[in-house]
Amino acid sequence: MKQSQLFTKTQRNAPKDESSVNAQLLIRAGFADKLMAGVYTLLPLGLRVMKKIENIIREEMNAIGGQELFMPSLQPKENWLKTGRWDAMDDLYKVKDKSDREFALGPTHEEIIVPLAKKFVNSYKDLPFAAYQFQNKFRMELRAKSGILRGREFMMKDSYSFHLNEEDLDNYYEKAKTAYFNIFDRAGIKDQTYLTFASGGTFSKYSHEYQTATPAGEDIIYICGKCSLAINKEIKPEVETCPECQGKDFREEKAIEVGNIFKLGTKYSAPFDLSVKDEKGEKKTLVMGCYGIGLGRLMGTVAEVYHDNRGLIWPESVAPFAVHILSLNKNAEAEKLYNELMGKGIEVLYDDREASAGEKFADADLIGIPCQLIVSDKNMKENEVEIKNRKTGEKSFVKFSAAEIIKNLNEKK
RNA sequence: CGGGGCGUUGUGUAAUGGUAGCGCGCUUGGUUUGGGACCAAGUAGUCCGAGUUCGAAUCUCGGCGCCCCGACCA
Repeated sequence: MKQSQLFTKTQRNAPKDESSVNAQLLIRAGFADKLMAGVYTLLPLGLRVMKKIENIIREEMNAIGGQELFMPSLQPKENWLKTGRWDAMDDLYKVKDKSDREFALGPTHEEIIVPLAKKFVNSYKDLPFAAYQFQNKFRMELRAKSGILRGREFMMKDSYSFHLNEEDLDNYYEKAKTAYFNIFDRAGIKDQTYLTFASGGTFSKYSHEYQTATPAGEDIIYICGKCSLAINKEIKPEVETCPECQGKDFREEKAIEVGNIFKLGTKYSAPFDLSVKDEKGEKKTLVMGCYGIGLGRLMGTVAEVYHDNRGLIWPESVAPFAVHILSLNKNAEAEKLYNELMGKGIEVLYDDREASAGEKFADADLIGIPCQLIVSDKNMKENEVEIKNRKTGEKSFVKFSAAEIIKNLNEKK
C-alpha cells in the first residue's frame, strides 16, 4: 500500500487522555482510535495486525479440530435467565426494543452455543466436538482501563468443547493448552507468557490463564523458579507449593491475562439439559470446556512487550506489513521496487509521501514494520538498497533488485 | 461504585477575574530533501447548563466526558 493513500496519519504527540503505552503508541501510529472509554476503532493498520493474529489463532484452533462458526451478539433474555446470569452477571449489557422486550449484548456465548448444540447433538456418537468463533464481546466494565487491554467492547476468540465424560474433556483440554502455547509462540510472546493457575474452574479446582509478564499488567503472578508454571495472586494464599513440581521458589511479576481456559463441567449444559444417551442407553449430561483469547488484548500486549522510545516494533508474524519502503528521492526507483515486491506477494507499505527524510524515518520507526528498505540517491549511486532492521537498527546493503532483497529477508529468518 | 486528577482550535499546551497566545498539523506560494527542514501569508478553540461579577477559560453549583488508584472482572 502506498502511504500517501493511507487515510490515517501519525501524530507527533500522544493524546493527553491516554497514559498506557499500548494506547499511546497505537493511537499515535494510526492503528487505533478511541471512540469512548474502553471502545476503540481499529484503523487500517491495526486491523491488519488483528487479522494476522486472528489467522494464527484460526490455524491453531483448526489444528485441534475446532470448527469455526459465528454467533449473534444480540441475544434473547430467556437464555440468560435459564443459567441465572441475567441477574447474577453485573457486567451484562441489557437492551430493550420498542415493545420493551429485553436482550443481552453477548459478553460470552455459553448461553447461545449450548442450546445450539442441543439441536444437533443427540447421541454419544456425535461427541466430542469443539466449535469456536471470533466475535465482539460486550462487558459493562465499571472501569475500562489500560488502553485496549480492558475494554467494554472487544474482539475475542471463544471456543467451546463438548464431551461425554471428564476423561475426554481432559484429553481435549491438554490439546488446547498446547494450541495456546503455539499461538503465543507465533505471536512472539512465548518467552514471557506463563501458564498460570487461577480461580474460576467450576469443575476442576483451578482454571488456567496465560499470563504475559510486563510492567503494564493488571495481574500479579508468582512464577515458579523451578518449572516456570505460575500462580495468580488471587489464589496464591491457597497454594504454597507449585502444583506441577512442588517447588517453593517463586518470583513475583506483573502480567497481562492474554488467554484463559476453563473446564466448565456441566455448569451450562445442565440448565439447558444438553445430554445424550451413552452406549448403555443411559442419559448423560455433556461435559464442557471453554477457551478464550482476547485479540485486542493480545495486540496491546505485543505493543507493551515490543516497543522502544521511538515507537512500535512488531514481530514479523503480526506486523501490518512485511517491509516498509522509504523513498528519500524523487526518482522512480522506489516505485519500481514497490511494484516488484508486491508482484512477488510481499506485503509492502511504501512511503511515497512528499515529506522530509527525517519525518519518514520517524514515522517508520513509530509504525514499527520490522524491515525498512531505504531508497535514496546516495544508495542508488551504488545501485543498492539499504535494509534496516527496526528492532536492532542493523543495516545491510544489497543490490537494487527485488530478488536480492527477498533472498536477504529469507536468510534472516 | 468510593477516592484523586483533568476538560482551551485536529493535536499538545499557555493565559488564576480584564486583548484567548504559542508549537505541531492543515491551506497557499517559494526554497529544501539521510533522522520530525526553512521563509511568508492563512485556517481553527475555552465540554454543556445555570449562577456570581461592570467583566469568567479562570470563581460557585449542577451535568457530561476522559485518565489514574481502589473495589469488581464467567
